[in-house]
Amino acid sequence: MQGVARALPDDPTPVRFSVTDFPTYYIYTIQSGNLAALNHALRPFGIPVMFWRVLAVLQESDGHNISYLSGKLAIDRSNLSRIVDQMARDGLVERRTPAHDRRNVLVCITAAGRCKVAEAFPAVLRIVESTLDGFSAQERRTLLALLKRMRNNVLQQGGR
Amino acid sequence: MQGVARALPDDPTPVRFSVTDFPTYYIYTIQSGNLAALNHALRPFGIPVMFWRVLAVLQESDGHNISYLSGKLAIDRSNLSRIVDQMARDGLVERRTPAHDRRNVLVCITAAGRCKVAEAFPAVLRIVESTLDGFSAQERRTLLALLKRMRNNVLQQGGR
DNA sequence: GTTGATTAAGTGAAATTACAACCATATTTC
DNA sequence: GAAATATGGTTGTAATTTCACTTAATCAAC
Repeated sequence: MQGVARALPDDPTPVRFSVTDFPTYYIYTIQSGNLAALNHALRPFGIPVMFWRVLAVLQESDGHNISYLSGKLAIDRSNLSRIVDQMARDGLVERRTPAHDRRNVLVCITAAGRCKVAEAFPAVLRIVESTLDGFSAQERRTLLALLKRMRNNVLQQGGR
Repeated sequence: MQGVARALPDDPTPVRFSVTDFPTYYIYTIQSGNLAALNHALRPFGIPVMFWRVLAVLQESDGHNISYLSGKLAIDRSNLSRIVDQMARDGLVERRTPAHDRRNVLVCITAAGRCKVAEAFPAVLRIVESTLDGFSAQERRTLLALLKRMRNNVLQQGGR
């Protein structure tokens, strides 16, 4: 890691580094800004970002349980449980308990949910694409590949 | 963007895409997992991640006002104001009001604050480095450069 | 089958966050 | 220099998030 000095015994400022040398600094600010932008873009459609994220997963592959979605979306189970409450109240998803294991709750997207996805998709895509302004196709692939590896490393950390 | 189909007039599932095609999906999960891991790693030192992030900026360049730090760290001003409250109570920083503009509050790191940074730095570095496990020096540089550009794009969005 | 361990979802409560409104000070305009 | 505007920080408050705990159901062992 560049720009990092180790502590010296008689150094009054024993550590000195620059936050801008660490990818995680950028990850934080990108995430924060993007979340705010997305929330703003979704306001006309009446759904918070977390609703969108759940719907985005379900439109691709439906009927997963809370634990799976919690892992996939990095949302705490208890939090997600309440989010699904609200989404069910709004008619965007349905809870279904499979007969063979009645502990499970499968979250299923409704027609209204799919409709909402189709409705909001262009606005979301506009925001998401704008974060990649000026990126070539090759650069996008590179970024995606590096982020996937980084995510795998973070999941290894097992900090949840 | 690969894997994205446009809506068709008579299509019952008008939009279909994969969250894993979007960098922002990974950004979210990386950020979430890393934050949890950092919080856990910092527990022995008695400071939450937000304290660390403020200290990390100040150890490099001291005496900034709340608004500057708010932008740099992507923390809401009101939130940061209360964080600085707590940090001041813990003796990690001091508030100083410059005579020439008494609206301003300059946040200054204390000796105890610098000490805390030095103390916690190895643990934080371990976490942050682990997110880049298996990355070559060249890959790190590439990732950092791409993230910087992405961040600039997000700031352009101006969603705050 | 009954006991004990495990897994999944949900609840409660404290902490954090976001957003609006506010106060104090500084700057601009007339 | 008085009034209007802008800026920086703080406060109030509702919504969200986190984390420990609880409940319900399944699985494993005996």
